[in-house]
This record gives sequence, C-alpha cells and structure tokens, in this order.
Amino acid sequence: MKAGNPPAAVAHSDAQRAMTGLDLSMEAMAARMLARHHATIRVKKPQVATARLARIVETTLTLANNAGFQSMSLRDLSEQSGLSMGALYAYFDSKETLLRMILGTVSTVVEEVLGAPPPDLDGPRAHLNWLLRTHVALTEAMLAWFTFSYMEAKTFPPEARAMAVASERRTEGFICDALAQGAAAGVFEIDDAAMTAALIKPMLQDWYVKRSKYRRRGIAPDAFADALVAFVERAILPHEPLPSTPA
Amino acid sequence: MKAGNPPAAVAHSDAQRAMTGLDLSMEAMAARMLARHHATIRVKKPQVATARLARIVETTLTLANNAGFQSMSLRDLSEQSGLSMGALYAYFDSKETLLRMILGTVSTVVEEVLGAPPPDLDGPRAHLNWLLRTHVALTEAMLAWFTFSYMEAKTFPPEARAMAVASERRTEGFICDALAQGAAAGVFEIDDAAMTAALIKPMLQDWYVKRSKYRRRGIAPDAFADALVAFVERAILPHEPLPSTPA
DNA sequence: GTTTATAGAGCGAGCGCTCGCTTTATAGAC
DNA sequence: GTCTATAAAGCGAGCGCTCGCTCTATAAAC
Repeated sequence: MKAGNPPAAVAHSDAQRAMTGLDLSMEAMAARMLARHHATIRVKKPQVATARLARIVETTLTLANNAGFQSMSLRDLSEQSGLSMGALYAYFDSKETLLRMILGTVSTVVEEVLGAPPPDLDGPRAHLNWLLRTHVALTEAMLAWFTFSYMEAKTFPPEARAMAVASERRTEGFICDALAQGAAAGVFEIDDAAMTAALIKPMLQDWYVKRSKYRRRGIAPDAFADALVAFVERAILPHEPLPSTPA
Repeated sequence: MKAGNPPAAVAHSDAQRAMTGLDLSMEAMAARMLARHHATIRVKKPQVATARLARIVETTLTLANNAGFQSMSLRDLSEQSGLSMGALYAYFDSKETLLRMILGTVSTVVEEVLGAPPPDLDGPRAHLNWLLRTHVALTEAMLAWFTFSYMEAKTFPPEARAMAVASERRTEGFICDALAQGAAAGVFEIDDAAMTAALIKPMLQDWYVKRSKYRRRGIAPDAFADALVAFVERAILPHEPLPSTPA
C-alpha cells in the first residue's frame, strides 16, 4: 500500500468536489482529523497516521452502524481494523475521544459545505434548491458518517450530544434563512419559516437514516432530490387558492 | 400503591380514547402486555403483575431514553423501579425479552389505532387528515414508547429489528393507501404515492424523535398537526400551474 | 402449611484500557 | 554493502471493574 493518489477513486471524488466544494474521501477526512488532533496522536509520520486513522474510522463506522457504538468493543475494532489494542490507543486516549473525533469532523464538514453556497446562485429559490440537493449529495458521499452521528446521538455523553444538536440546528438554520429570504422577496408563500424548515429537515435526514428503504425501492440520490424539491416547492411556491376548503 | 382506577388520569385518558379509540395509559398497556405474556410471567396475581409491569416499563423507557437501552443496566432498572433483580426476572427471562415485550406492544397499538379509522370519515382527504392527526395524538400519548422504539431500533437483535421495520412500513402503507385513493378519486394531485408517503412519514416521526426541539419552541401537538396538514395539503391538493419555472 | 413474591450475594464473561516488550524503519560509520 | 544505534510503531496478555443473569434464603399472603 504505497502513498500517492488513489487512481480508482479520482473520478468519484471529483464529482463530489464539484457539488460540495470539498474532497469528502475517507483519506481526505482522515488527513483533516490528523491535522486537528496532531497534539494527542502519538504517531508522528503523517502518511502512516493518515492511513491508519482512515482504517480506524472506516472500521468504526461499519461496526457501529451495524450494532451501535456502545456495543462495538475495542477488541472488535482492533481485530477488524488490523491494528492492535496498543496501536489504537496511539490515536485516541479513550473510546469517547474517538467518538468526538468523528462527530467533530462531520459537523465541521456540514458547516463548511452548506455555509458556502456558490456565488452565482440566482435568488432564494435557487439557494433553497441548492441547499436541498447539496445536502442529499453530502450525506450520500459520507453516508456512514451521518448515520453514525444521527443514530448514536442519543447515547452520546452530554458534551458530544450538545455538539450534535448544535450542528442540526445550524443545518435547519440554513434552510430557515433561505425560506425567510424567499418569503420576504415574495418568491415563497410561507406562514412560518422556522416551522417549515422544521418540517423539511426530517425529510432530508430520512435519506440517510432510512437509506435501506430507498435502496430497496431502487431510488437513486438524484431521483430522491428531484422528488423532495418538487414536493417542497409545491408546498411553498405561491399559487391560486385551493379549489375547496371543507372542514 | 393500591389497585383500582387511577382517578387523576381519567380525563386525560378519555381524551386520548376519543381520538385514538383506545386507552393508552401505562396501566392499560401493562395489562395488555400481561395478557400477551402471561405464559412466561411468573407472577400470578393480575393486579400485582400489572402494577409491577407498569413500573418496570415506565422505568425502562425513562432510563433507556436517557442513555440508551444497552447502557441501561438491570441494576439501574432494579434500583429505579424499586424491584429487586430476582423480582425483575419474574417478568422476563432476559433483557432482550423485555425489549421485545415493549416493541410488540407499540407495533400492536399502532396497527390497531391507525388501521381502524372511524367509519364516518368523508373521503380520502378526511382520511389522510385523520391519519396525520391521529398519528400525532398517538405518539404524543405514548411519547416515551415511540422514542424508545425509534432510537433503539438500530441496535435491536435481528428479529426485533425486523419487527420495527415492518411496523414502520405498515404505517407508511396506511398513508400511501390514503394518498393513492385520493389520487384515483382526483382529490389529490400526486406523481408517486409511495414516494410522497415516504416523504411524509419522517415529518410525522420528527414530532416524537425531536420532541425537545418543538418543546423548546413552545409548539403544542395541535399546532404541529395543523402546520403539518397545511404543508402536506398544499403539496398534494390540485391547484393552478406554477407561475414560473426557471432552471 | 403451602403458595407466591422478594431480596441480594454471587457467578462467569466481557468490557475499556495499560504497559512491558518486540518488531520495523531509518540513517550514519566503516 | 554491512553493521550498528536509535527512534517509531505495534503487540497482546492482563488489570480492575461491570455486565446479564442465577439461586437460595426469607418474608408475606391466605
């Protein structure tokens, strides 16, 4: 396993980068984590550390998404990742730290991607459209990370839970802002932007939380995004009054 | 703690019964569970068994919803419920059985409530409206049960997980059927009923999964149901074509 | 006295985590 | 090229502890 650009994943990675503005590959994420936690990671060589970290995180996400983070023992992680117990503890000082490293990476990426819309978006409708489609693309590219963050949030220690909640509120805030701007501009017809955003977000989350449901039905990311955008726009774009309004 | 009708909860219980057609109180649920599992519950006197079972389930839901079912030790459960370890094992033969007892109760209740719409509903629109509002009322009345079922589903053993998935599909099926009937009758304007139902259900689930979000914002069950129905109906009732359709 | 229910000490298994030791990579001396 | 010195990285048995679960002695009910 030599260093250098992994040739097979380049096209895929480029497509993601075009949509989200970032390299979302496991290697790139591991490099980010290393940069953020280099003070506490005992392995010195960046190449080695990045590769091992990628392996650790990949295995953790797989095991935890199958049976839960609490149920995943560090012996399991050691065995599946090919690293010894001692080697694992060169990268984190406790199981909880490993959890926080993963969570922090996810919320940082969400912030960076959704908080930086392309400058050429034409108005609130295009902005909301971009938010929804980019969220689908982002969670698709980092599916395991997002299911991990979502499903394990309940059992997180208080600090980590607060981080997860804050990240979710931030995401909902992006949607709410786009809705409010559209309403102010007369592009959208909305009673309560906050409530509408509160209703839209769970639909976005369903894409990765219940991913197997959509996979079973053969629904591709683009098809889901299309349906979601169509549904939301029908509900918020202005149109003639309802033909009948019985009780 | 004597047996008999708990007087304080009668009014509340009656309101629930009017909406859902069932008594959803903890005592009533415990009685159901006892009837279903009387073969394996070693405590013979129904009054004693029902009261203890209610206490066990109530404590389990509280502890599990705080830190996860896996993290809840049976010593915690023993201490908090006031029952000894030995007494607990008179009601179930393993922690997993306790899990299945709770899950089975939830999915049975969902089936009974949502599968029995009142006969005087006037058409698909009223039916869908009733489905949405009843789902909100049901999950509100049994909030802890539903958050438990939802949040713990990932870590369930295969059989229990299958039960949870089946129950969710059933719920989505009720919505899908109402949508399809409305589309066939020309009351709704829908491309794909299954996809629309798939988008509606996560909004319903958000009410109990992210309950603290709505509590923080001071949104009452009725207000949520109103907003949800309004949002969904705007998206599916027929209306004039969109005023503009830019890319 | 018999039945029913409870108490709580105790069991083996498995947990997160540590630490003394081994293996591998690197580089200068000759 | 070969040898040696040193640091980096990895290893895995074992520690203290908690887990789910059991079992016998005891209390209460009738």
